[in-house]
Amino acid sequence: MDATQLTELMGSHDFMQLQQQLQHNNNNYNTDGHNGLSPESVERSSRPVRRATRRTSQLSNNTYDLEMTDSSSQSDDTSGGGGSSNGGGSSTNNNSNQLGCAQGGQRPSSRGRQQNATAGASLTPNSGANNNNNNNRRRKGALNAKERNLRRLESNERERMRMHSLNDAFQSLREVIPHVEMERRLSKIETLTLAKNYIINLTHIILSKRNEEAAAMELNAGAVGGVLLTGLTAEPNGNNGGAATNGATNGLCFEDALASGGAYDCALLAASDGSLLSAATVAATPTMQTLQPPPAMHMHAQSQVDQQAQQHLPHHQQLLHAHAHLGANIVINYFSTRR
DNA sequence: TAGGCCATCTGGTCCT
DNA sequence: AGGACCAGATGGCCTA
Repeated sequence: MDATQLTELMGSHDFMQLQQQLQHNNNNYNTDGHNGLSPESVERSSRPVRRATRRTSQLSNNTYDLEMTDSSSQSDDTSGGGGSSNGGGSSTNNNSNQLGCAQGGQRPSSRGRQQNATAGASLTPNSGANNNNNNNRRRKGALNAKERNLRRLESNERERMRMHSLNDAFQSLREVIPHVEMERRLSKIETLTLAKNYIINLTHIILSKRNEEAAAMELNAGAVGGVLLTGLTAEPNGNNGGAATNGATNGLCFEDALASGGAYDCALLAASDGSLLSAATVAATPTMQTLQPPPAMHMHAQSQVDQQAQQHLPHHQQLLHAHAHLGANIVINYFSTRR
């Protein structure tokens, strides 16, 4: 699908087609336990093919010599960094290794621990981090080379597994984000961007609905009740990224939050788009829990609901309508921010 | 050929 | 102490 087709699709509001595209994407992206791609998509997109082979070849090509006794030749010197024994990154001299390590030591800690004063001087290969690690080096030096190599291999394996699980999570995310099929699968950054837009739009729609309901309630002096979004409660806390209430976890999936009856911190979501939301927390009610169709449903329902008839539909179908628009919106948003 | 994206290795840092 | 997490470094593959 090219940009022209996308534009036409958005203009015609042919959400059935969009839904079909979504389903097609999901079929192609179903995980197979390795690269998460079906054979046909592998054939169509070169990137997944490479991933499928890389994931196993790295293991089989691992030439780590467990009997090696000279640790320096295998880059497991604790004073260095960036070295590699196989298909990964490999440095050809120790100076570059040490420099790379020193730069790594300078990066701000993401977990709040104070940087050691000497770390700032560690750009010099023989100072800073190297001196700080004297004790570690001695301690590790007490292990024999075989043991160290084994530890390194185990560590590599764990890291590989960790990254695989992360990639699996990305794949799961791709499968639930409505998007127009492209010739290749979504990259990680594209997936995150779409997910962010999707969440923001969902939040926006729900809050808009809620505002409409509130306005209607005011006009009717509370005569209307028992509708879909009356259970939503906005609780501005004046704190961007502040803690969600009702035991919710920041960063919780929106639908998960709704399904679990928890609360969702909208301020956290809107942090990158301050213009969007003022309300901070949306709490879900049991009413909401029963009205969470799978993503595919959003598009399907929309394709059968025209603007006129919608006014006579129950509120939950109106929400579906809104979700269908959302599918188009996030695509438009994505492409408008992407290029 | 440059640039994008990715998988992997690696050592430092933090947490349990 | 061991594992998880993180980010830098590197090379492979692909596309424009």
